[in-house]
Amino acid sequence: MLESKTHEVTVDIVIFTIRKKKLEVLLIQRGQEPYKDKWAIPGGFVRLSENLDEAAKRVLYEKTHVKDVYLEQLYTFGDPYRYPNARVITVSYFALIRSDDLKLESEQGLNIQQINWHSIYSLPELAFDHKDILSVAIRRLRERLEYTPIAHQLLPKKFTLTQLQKTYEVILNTDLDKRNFRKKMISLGILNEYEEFTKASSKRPARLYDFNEETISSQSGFVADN
Amino acid sequence: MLESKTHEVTVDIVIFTIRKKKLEVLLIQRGQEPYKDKWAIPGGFVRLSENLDEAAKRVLYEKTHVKDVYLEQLYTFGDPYRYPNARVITVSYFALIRSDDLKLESEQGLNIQQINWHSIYSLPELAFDHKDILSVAIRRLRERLEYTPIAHQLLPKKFTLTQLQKTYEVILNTDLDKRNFRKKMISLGILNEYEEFTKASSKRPARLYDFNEETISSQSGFVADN
DNA sequence: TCTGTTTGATTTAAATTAACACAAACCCCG
DNA sequence: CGGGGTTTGTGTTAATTTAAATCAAACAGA
Repeated sequence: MLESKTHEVTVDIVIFTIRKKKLEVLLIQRGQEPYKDKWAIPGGFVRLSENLDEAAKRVLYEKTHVKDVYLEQLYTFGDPYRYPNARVITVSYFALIRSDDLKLESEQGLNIQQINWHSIYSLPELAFDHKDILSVAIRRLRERLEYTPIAHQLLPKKFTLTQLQKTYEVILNTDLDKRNFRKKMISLGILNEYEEFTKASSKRPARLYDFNEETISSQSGFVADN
Repeated sequence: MLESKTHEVTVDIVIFTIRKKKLEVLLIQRGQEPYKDKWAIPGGFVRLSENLDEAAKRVLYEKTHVKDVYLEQLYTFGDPYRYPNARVITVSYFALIRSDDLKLESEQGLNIQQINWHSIYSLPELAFDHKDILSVAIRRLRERLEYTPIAHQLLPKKFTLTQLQKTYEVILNTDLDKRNFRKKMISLGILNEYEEFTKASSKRPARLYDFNEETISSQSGFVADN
């Protein structure tokens, strides 16, 4: 039934960003079988010497050359048939990065054709069980957003409340009331307010904020700082 | 560094019950090294032919001979040093069973000395990283209890509101207001009310309830029915 | 200085949560 | 058979949280 005699273990990483006011995910088009030409979540084998978080961090770095990334383990998929002709168990993660931190050099190796952002609302056909992984990831991301200051991983160090709100709206795919949103955020006491304002636009300047340190460090998951 | 050349994959199952008005967990005392005589969460290797949920279900059945059990995947632990002299990655699960469904025949094999319930508040020293696994399990159980009708897994088919409340109190380790609790449960619309009452005690009889079917089947996790 | 666009603030109603006490039902026992 | 002991069952009010809705102020550019 299965050719392999042992389990192989991989990590697959659902990498989210916000781009063009949409929630997008990084996908790689496969250059070889199985699922040649199909798109897949970035992943790689776990080495015997590293733990799972380290493996995720390494794979993420190999694919994106990005550091300081929020990573959180999601769920482990191990159907015997999820990967043809081998028993590959994958531990899935999700990551959040600022899209401008990443220039897609489209590493044209043997195994990879293209690497690109895709809106989660218009996805190509995915390889393996990656659709399931992605759906778990989206659910978890939304859950985290509601209860943790995870959004700061997607924003510049200092940001306006409007930027923050847009981030929430894009991820949750809803509109939020501006006044209530601001009231809520400020009452949470997790933001620092600055005397700096945005400028260089023909609109009223907006005050800048950031998340305070304690808040950030108390969030679950970990930051892959290499 | 590590002797093995491949990953081995196990499932470890945190099995909860309520017994003597306490939240308890099933532990097995190890009969051999490593961690001989220490207590461990029941676990076993994942076979190549089965998926992770099936493995968890099988291991659970082998250890407890109990069917119809709620099982949910928790988290995957894969530190290279978590298991001496081998690379063992474990996918943890938690399970809920009614303690009277289980008679502990204390299977006295080579590997196992004793199998017993332990209050989560007075645990012996645990093998491997099982303390971490258990702490994840407790957190998840409490989280589930707040948002899902998971408690029915620990109760007889029909139960009184007082029994239900005690279940919540034991798991959450808090006292709850009787009137508010009842009001809340009833307003959730997930209970069926019967014209049956408890009897045979020198107190006022209590009305019996159960969870309605749709509610139960919509809960996350799965029921290992064999 | 006028226009266009975005920021920033507050009040009110609705819904949810928290706090709190006593009568009713039953069995047992004298 | 009446009284004591114990557990069930119930409703109101205050406090908090959430939801909804509007308009003046700040700036750049024309």
